[in-house]
Amino acid sequence: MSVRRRSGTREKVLEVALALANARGLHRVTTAEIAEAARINEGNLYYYFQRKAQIAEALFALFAEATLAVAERAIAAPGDPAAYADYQRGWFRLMWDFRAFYRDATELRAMAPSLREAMQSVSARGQEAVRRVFADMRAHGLMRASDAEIEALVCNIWIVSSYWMDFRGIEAEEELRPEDLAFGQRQVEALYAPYLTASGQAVVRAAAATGGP
Amino acid sequence: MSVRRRSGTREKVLEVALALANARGLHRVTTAEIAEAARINEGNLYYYFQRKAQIAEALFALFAEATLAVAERAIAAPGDPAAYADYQRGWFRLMWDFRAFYRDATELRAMAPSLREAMQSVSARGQEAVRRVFADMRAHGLMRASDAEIEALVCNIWIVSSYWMDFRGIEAEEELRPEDLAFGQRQVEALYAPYLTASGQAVVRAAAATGGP
DNA sequence: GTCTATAATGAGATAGAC
DNA sequence: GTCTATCTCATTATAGAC
Repeated sequence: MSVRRRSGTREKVLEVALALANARGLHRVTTAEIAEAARINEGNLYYYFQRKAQIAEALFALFAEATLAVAERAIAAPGDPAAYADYQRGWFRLMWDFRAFYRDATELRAMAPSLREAMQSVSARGQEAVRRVFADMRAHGLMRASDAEIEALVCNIWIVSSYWMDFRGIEAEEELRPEDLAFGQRQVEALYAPYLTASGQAVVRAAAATGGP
Repeated sequence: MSVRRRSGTREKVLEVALALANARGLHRVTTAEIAEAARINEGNLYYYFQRKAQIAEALFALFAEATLAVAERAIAAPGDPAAYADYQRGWFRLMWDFRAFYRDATELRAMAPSLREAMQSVSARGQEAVRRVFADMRAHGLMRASDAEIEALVCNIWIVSSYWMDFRGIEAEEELRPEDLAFGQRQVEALYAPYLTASGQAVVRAAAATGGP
């Protein structure tokens, strides 16, 4: 029985690797550091991951699963502003939990070229999901925008969401600072705010109310 | 005479280093590659730059000068939409010429920590200049926006301007593709378009007319 | 100023004992 | 599965001849 109940070393490695990657970027973290943080020997690390790139790939698998779950979760109560604010909160939570994949995407691709296609796919599905949410808001009279405007908006939301942390220059082992997440949230809201109808304004108010992470 | 008219080797090094940095990022370019591209020996490279970081610093000095020239150039004809489109074109030209400093700012800081402060200073002055241009547009009836809206707008413009190339995943030795610059331009225009007055729309039309780089 | 070595480092990765 | 010991390799940097 319980063939899968093994040591858990592999999981521990991924856990500390993600923490280190989020703090400093996986490309700036050595295998020696990961092993030390996981409290195992470096040689043992290579028993589980024959290449450093395989760590990146395993972490990405977790990220992809989490992203699609957030992106494609149905809006709980279509037409209710609070539901869209909730949806947005899911994205910000994800962004923080896997900030390495937002901030260091280019370096991760360089480290594990196999991620290139996978990243594109996840990004495309994520953007498509956001596009549908805006169309949904429009259908419910919360937003007024042309298809072309929504298109450009989704792109800009993706860019600002992906890079606001880098822009803020978040560094090293700093802890989660609620003000920082709030900054990103405000910048993203500023992107779609001009397209909200009078009743749509409630989305931003609901987001502000549910505020922190 | 002409004490300054020396071999030009130093200038040649900076020239090829910038080209390589723009193509692949300075942190992914070795001193051996730079020397080879400059057609000098690696030892000779170290005669001019004792540390690789000094190359980054010298390039940044060029970038800073160019940035401030673009940012703080006066609007030729205040109130004329074409003049603002022209101003915007200056920024996109700069972005392309020094795209390494937009795309790889984090890695450049890691390579030459002394750049940290300098980058912040240039960024702050650049944003302040853009803020003033929007205030100017508003004063001339081309834009309608509150101070808070302009504040968030400037931030988002800075983020999208800085990272749209990374978002597009421009890679390796690819040549300048006009479509790519046009993409960035459209995304930036989409940011401020909602705040333009009827007469302000002409800014976007003028930018489209002057199109390419 | 420019070159030919060559040192010094640091990181990823492997072999094989336990 | 885990460890110790070691290898390989790329890259930055230096010494010193020309």
